[in-house]
Amino acid sequence: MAPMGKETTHPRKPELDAMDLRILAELQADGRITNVELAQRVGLSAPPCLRRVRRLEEAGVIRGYHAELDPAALDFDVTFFAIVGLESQKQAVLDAFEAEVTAWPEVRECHMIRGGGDFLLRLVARDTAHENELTSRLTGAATVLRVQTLQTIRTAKNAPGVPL
Amino acid sequence: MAPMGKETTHPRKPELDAMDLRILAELQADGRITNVELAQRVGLSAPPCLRRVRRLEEAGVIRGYHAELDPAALDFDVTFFAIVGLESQKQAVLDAFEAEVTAWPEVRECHMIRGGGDFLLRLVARDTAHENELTSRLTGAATVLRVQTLQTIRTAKNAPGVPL
DNA sequence: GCTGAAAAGCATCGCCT
DNA sequence: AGGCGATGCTTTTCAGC
Repeated sequence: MAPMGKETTHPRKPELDAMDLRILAELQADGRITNVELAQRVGLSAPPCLRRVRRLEEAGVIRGYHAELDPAALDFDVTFFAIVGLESQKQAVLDAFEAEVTAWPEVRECHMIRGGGDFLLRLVARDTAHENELTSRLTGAATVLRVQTLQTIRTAKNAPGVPL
Repeated sequence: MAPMGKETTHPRKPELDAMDLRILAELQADGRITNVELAQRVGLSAPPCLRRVRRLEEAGVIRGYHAELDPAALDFDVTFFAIVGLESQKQAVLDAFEAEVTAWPEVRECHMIRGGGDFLLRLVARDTAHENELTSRLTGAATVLRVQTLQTIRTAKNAPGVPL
């Protein structure tokens, strides 16, 4: 291999000091806080605080900012998870399944599970009929062996990201 | 029943027109966009756009804003889900379990599952040892009958919220 | 890498349509 | 309800430490 410079396009573990962690904790809790308020909370003046935020964004530590919406207010009354078992662990089969379900707008998360050939999905549906339709589409998909659905009836905690 | 006024503290389904949905879609995709840019994108001038955003926030349609962080950059290399079965479906038992696990910082989500006595948790851990410790803590918790862990080895899609 | 000041841009209010 | 104009802050850059 050719010698590699220190800089890669996405350094896996950029050095994060205590100030960075405080900034990240604040932005994870409130992503729309102004930079001056953020600076005050972490004990910095605005310019260096902004520079750190930009650096964290460019390093990929901050992947983006999102409004958290109430699904029920948008007429998505059903949230459910599905554990999907495929009939093969071949890469091509796994990739094809991923490509199919990630294209469905109702599939919000798609995680491959250790152990081979299983996926965990999070889906949203407008009502029970919609949920049934989605489950049927999963069950009927090409390489799917079995589908176990877990419908959430109450979410006691829904914290984003990681503990800081 | 006494006649009820139109205004409740949290109207379940506030009327959302097409402009509101466009605003919500933009803010879900980029929660840190400025109001003027948001207004441009949805085809409004800044003041009415901001008024709508404030109304959506106050109605609870927008629950908050969060930075999305890279868990690996923060030294959380393991994300896993746990399906936890309890030995009873009594409300007191369910509530006690919820109260316990939601207090753990590594538990990021806690969903009660339809069918009785089961929970689905999302947890993050710094490494496999940490994951094992968390699993043991779950297994050993007072009313827990069984724990099935689903470790994610790859996340193909992780979209926030709902499709708009 | 931080501070402080200055310029440009933004949020937000009052009023009008 | 949406738009316009004015005001005060915020963001962002640039010296200087």
